[in-house]
Amino acid sequence: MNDKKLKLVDLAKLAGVSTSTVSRALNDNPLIKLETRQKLQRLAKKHNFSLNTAASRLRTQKTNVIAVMINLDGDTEQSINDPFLLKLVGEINLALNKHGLELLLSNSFMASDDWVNYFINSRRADGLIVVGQGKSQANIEAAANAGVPLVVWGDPKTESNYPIVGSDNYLGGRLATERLLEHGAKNVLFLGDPAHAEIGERYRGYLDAVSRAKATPNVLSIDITSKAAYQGINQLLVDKGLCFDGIMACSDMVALGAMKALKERYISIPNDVGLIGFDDISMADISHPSLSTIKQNTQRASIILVEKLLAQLAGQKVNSQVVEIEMINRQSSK
Amino acid sequence: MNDKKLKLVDLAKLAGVSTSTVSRALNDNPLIKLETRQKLQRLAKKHNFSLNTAASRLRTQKTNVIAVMINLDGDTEQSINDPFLLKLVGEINLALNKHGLELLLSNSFMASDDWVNYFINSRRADGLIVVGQGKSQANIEAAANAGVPLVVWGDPKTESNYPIVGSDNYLGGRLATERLLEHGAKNVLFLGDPAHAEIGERYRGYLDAVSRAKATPNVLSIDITSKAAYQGINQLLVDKGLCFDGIMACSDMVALGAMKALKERYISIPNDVGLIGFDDISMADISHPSLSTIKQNTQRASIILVEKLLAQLAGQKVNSQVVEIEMINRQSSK
DNA sequence: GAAGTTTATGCAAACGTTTGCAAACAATTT
DNA sequence: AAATTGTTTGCAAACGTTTGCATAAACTTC
Repeated sequence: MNDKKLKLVDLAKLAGVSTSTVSRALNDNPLIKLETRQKLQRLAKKHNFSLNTAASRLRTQKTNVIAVMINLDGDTEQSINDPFLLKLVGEINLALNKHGLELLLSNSFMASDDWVNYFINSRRADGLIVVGQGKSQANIEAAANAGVPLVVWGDPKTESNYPIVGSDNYLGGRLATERLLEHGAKNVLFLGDPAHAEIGERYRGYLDAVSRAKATPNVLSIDITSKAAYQGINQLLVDKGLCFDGIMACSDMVALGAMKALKERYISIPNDVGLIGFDDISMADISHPSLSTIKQNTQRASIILVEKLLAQLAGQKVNSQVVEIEMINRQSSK
Repeated sequence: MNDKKLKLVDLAKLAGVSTSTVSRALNDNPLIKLETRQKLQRLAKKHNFSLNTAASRLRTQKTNVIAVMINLDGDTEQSINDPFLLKLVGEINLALNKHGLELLLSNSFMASDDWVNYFINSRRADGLIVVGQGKSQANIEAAANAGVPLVVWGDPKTESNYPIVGSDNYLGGRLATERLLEHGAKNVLFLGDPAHAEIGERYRGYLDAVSRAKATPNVLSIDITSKAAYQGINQLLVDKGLCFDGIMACSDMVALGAMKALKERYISIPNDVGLIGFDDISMADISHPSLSTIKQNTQRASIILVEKLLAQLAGQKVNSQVVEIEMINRQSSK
């Protein structure tokens, strides 16, 4: 270790000024003469000075940290390893960094249920980004009511007292289903768990599309993992044979699980069964046949999430917002 | 917001004791009579008390935060969205949580180059987990020399003055290549970027296996993304036709990119070309044909990474460690 | 050149914990 | 009953910033 850690007071001594002057200079406070400011900033850089954030946070009551919490239900196998969720976290990290904020990664499991205390009162973070509504919104609602600055990735059409940013899941579900129907499918299966807020909306879109086409809906309710999808489709084929000619999957991972089950039985995609996923994870493009899907614009969503959180921290009232989706047509639904 | 945030002194008043007593009681300090301790702990729970971590950190000079930094080279497209890296981050998060530690997510891009100051002197974190060695280890070395408690996910055989935890990449590369050769491949192509520390080791294993079999090595050096692999294999097929009958890919993502290129040209896997990846990401199992691969035990590695970091924080000297790999035989190399 | 105004800096008190040391009290021994 | 020991609590000083207020210096203005 090189020398001892430098403190403000050390810098002050070196420069022959007071700590207040150094503090203000480093914060670029115009109270300090420009010349002095620059001199001190140079000095700080030269000595690789860095503020003690603990002291700074204690004094200012601000942390410049945002907690990101992956909100998983206890009863799903969908894990913190889910590619889509992690992709979103990665994007959020970049978006936060652009504003000089840091990202504290949490899961519903580490933090106690009382988010106000755990994150805010304890000064761990200034605000909270919740990734995923899960099946129950009680925790989120409680936190929002208690005044936690927070913003949620989820279904923005959900009635709520907190801002939700997310895709138009209803529309996505409808568009995907319509596309399958247009290409001649008669029996489109919905694959996923409609109890989940966002997926429920996709299901509603699916239902509307199906009923407009005067077809009959058919849902296979499974846990939202590729493994469950693989097993579910396998089982369905064993039990009832090929009783569908299209699958609207609630996520790409689920779609890919289904794809594997179909390919193993030499059921042709898209000829025998059309398949559409949701999310547009990187694998969708790489799978064979490549997977048609509803692309969720995670990058844009992340930027908006952060902006809305900052607006809240600045005391503004913010609303939910829909981020546009895009239908990506690939081979699996030709 | 319910009432005002409670402080230690408020609790103390409520209980009719001093703040020191409350502080000690909440830390379960045996100096305090058991009865008093329990009474105060109950009181704290009842009032949803939570410590101000800023104050606590300032006083103790400890944060209970570990920074995790995804160490990417500037010139790769491999991004913070890489599924394998994110999976590792997810696992590390769980491992840290088990020890009551929190995870600050960073990237080489946000933090300045001077990690000592950015993370440690500024009291942002107590230690650092670096995910990936990248092409240059200068930053890591500098930090280690400066006394930053750190541990690296990478190739443990690399000579270093800091502990590295990772798979036996040489062995993995050799095993995978040997398997392809055993199944009759004559011209195994190595697909990846050997300039990368970990991948270089895999390449060495590949070279040894090939030379023992008296075959000729052949490497296609590409950026380590599925897209680059797809394009690279495509180009190679255009330029030289099917000049290989096996591919040892440096990662699963790369392997899946290659797989797509092959399937599009109706080159059969594994009949025409055997294919083996590295990592065992969830997609390896779900792809069709399913992808043979060298499984890296990220869960175990994460636990070890955290343990070694804690040992360092406790002042012990720790060494690099190899985490066992496992050959997963699936369809792509039958 | 004295009074007022503007500009630039310093003083000292917070922020909310933790902890060495002293003190008070209880139990035991001489 | 005093002295000794052990147990339990409280006092007060840190930890390193930031910031309201006071002060000092430089410049105007009459």
